[in-house]
Amino acid sequence: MAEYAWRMARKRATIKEVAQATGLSPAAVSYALRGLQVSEETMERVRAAAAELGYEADPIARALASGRTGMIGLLCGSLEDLWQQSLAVGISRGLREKDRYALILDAVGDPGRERVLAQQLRDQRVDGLIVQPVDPAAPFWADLCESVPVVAIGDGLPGTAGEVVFDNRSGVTLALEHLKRLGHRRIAVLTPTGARTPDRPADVHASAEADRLGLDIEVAPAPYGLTGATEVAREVLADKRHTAVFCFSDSIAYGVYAAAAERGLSVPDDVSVMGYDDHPMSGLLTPGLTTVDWNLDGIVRAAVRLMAAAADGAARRRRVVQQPTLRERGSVRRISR
Amino acid sequence: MAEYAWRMARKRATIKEVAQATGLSPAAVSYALRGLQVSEETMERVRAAAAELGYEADPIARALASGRTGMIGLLCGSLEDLWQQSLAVGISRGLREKDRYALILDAVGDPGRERVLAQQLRDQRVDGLIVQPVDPAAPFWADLCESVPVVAIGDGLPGTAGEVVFDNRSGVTLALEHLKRLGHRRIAVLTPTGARTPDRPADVHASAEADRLGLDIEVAPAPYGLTGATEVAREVLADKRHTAVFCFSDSIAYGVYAAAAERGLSVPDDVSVMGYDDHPMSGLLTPGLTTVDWNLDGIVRAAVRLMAAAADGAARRRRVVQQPTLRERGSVRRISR
DNA sequence: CCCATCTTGTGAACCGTTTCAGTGATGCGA
DNA sequence: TCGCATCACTGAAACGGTTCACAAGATGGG
Repeated sequence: MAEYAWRMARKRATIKEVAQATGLSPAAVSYALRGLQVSEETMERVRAAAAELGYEADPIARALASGRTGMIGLLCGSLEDLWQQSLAVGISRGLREKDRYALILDAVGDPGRERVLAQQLRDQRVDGLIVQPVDPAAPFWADLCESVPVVAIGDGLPGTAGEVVFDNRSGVTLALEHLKRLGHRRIAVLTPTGARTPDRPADVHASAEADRLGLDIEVAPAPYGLTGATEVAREVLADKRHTAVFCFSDSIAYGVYAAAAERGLSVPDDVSVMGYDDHPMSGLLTPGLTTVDWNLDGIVRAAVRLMAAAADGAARRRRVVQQPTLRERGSVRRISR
Repeated sequence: MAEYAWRMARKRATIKEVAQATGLSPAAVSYALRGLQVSEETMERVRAAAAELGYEADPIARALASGRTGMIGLLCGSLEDLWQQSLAVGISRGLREKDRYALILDAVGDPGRERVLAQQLRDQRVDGLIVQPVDPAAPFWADLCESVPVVAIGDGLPGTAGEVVFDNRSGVTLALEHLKRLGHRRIAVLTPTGARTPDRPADVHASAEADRLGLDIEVAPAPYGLTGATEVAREVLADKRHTAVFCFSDSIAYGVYAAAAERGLSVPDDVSVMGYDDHPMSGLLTPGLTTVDWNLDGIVRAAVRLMAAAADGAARRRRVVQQPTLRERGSVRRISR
């Protein structure tokens, strides 16, 4: 009970042992292994001894002493969103190419959780934080941004190291104008649950644009997960008022497809559906999901570039604005009246 | 250049300051905050002082001193696989409910990367590791399993803390018998790239079962990502020999759908497709993907339970075997000859 | 009333690095 | 030959906790 097998693992070599083996001081070894301040010759000697003993620096001790880790924290608002999953994968890959690695955490759509995880990540001494915030308006971000470089993805949170912001105004306009052009007037808008809905930029834009365009929209929150989104979509579809459903995430749109199928409704003959993201799966569905393309690759590249620069010490803070494109497939139909 | 804003963050309160504030020794404070060895009264006093000063223990220092962190590492073979993404999300949620939190890392299908990350995670002093290995046969696992409790998901790696193994034999049989029953004889099998293919249990079973059933199969490796899988699928479909494609992952099957659409081929009229996983999206496609259901929820629950028990010190190692179910949708068609 | 036992709490060592302030050599120009 | 940098390296102090061995006072049993 007291001791388990995995606690008894043989002790790792420490820097002291390497020092002893080479007859140097621990400090010298520390420098040597990082290619600092020592002669070529001792550097070689130290390397050899380290290899011999199988020594590798302990990242925890190193983090404590130096305050650096080489890791980048990636905090996702909700990994249930397939698009955020793609983002995480892309960023993970991108950072890898920069010889850094990402620690991925999932706030599961909960602003409270988001705070805890963000602080935890900072306490882990990550060199930087890439965030797609659930609640960009939360006050704790300000403190956090002061203690670690932050690259924010989305809208509403000014990151200290850079931001990749979506021009949600254009995105929403693109979507709503498209729907209007095809004759839709009464539209249900499904927005991700999580942050306080009224404050979210995308929602604000949606209301404003609907007013401007003379559209009658009704906003309802929906979770990203397929089952959860389907549930919400069921209710939305039961109320036959709307001719179209505009989802602020492709993942949510998938839920609408599922609910429509359950009820025997055809997309787009009985109800039109629009997404927001352009996740790769959206092209595979039948009909293909008409959606707003945010150029995932571009976002990933920008975020990785900004973060790598900041973590390496570049002080410049940059703001990259992503412009959306309409990706027309088959899920929105022209209606007569 | 030398100092950045985020390095100048105000210093956090340390345990010494709390000690000073309460007139106790640091040791006493340490004990008090963990509810150990001290009187109720001082405990209260310490808590108050800690709250007052906004003190929170530094996880890095704590990890260095105690060797524990409370975190669970989750190492995914490839997050490009939508099913593994779902797994990660589920486990992340499940652990949260157990008041632990997961550090997710992605080996991006690279066995070498997998080794590095696994060791990095151990060096981070995670209390446990949940792994879905790219290469279960890699020798480094043995060492790793000795230094940290490991829960392995999949097949072929005996975890020290527990395993959730898929009965791949049954799964493969289920799939191939289904295809045979519907008249298919020449079948392409798409297996995930990554580990050395010939050794992988699923592939071995596939060959054996094909022999037993008198089927003519051809195995080709394919990446999980939609674009990559589509590329491979293009070639497979160009060769019209096969009447069906059996993919060892739903994600890969999606690539086959995409390639078929490109070529104007109908699923299942021109080619039948089978998956392996039952990802939620599979039911949304047209036609629905016929696949082998591994009961994601059950796997998540089992993995979380095993890991939580092991991390809390339960010494028992358990083995949970997952039985597959055939989930028949519309992507496999009966053929005459 | 004395010895044994708990209960609380203390001091110091320790975890494994990094980093700061020196310290002898050595090289070099004058 | 005398200063003066420069180079290569060292000792010791952080970093911020945990934990071990021990001590002083309270408690209790005989």
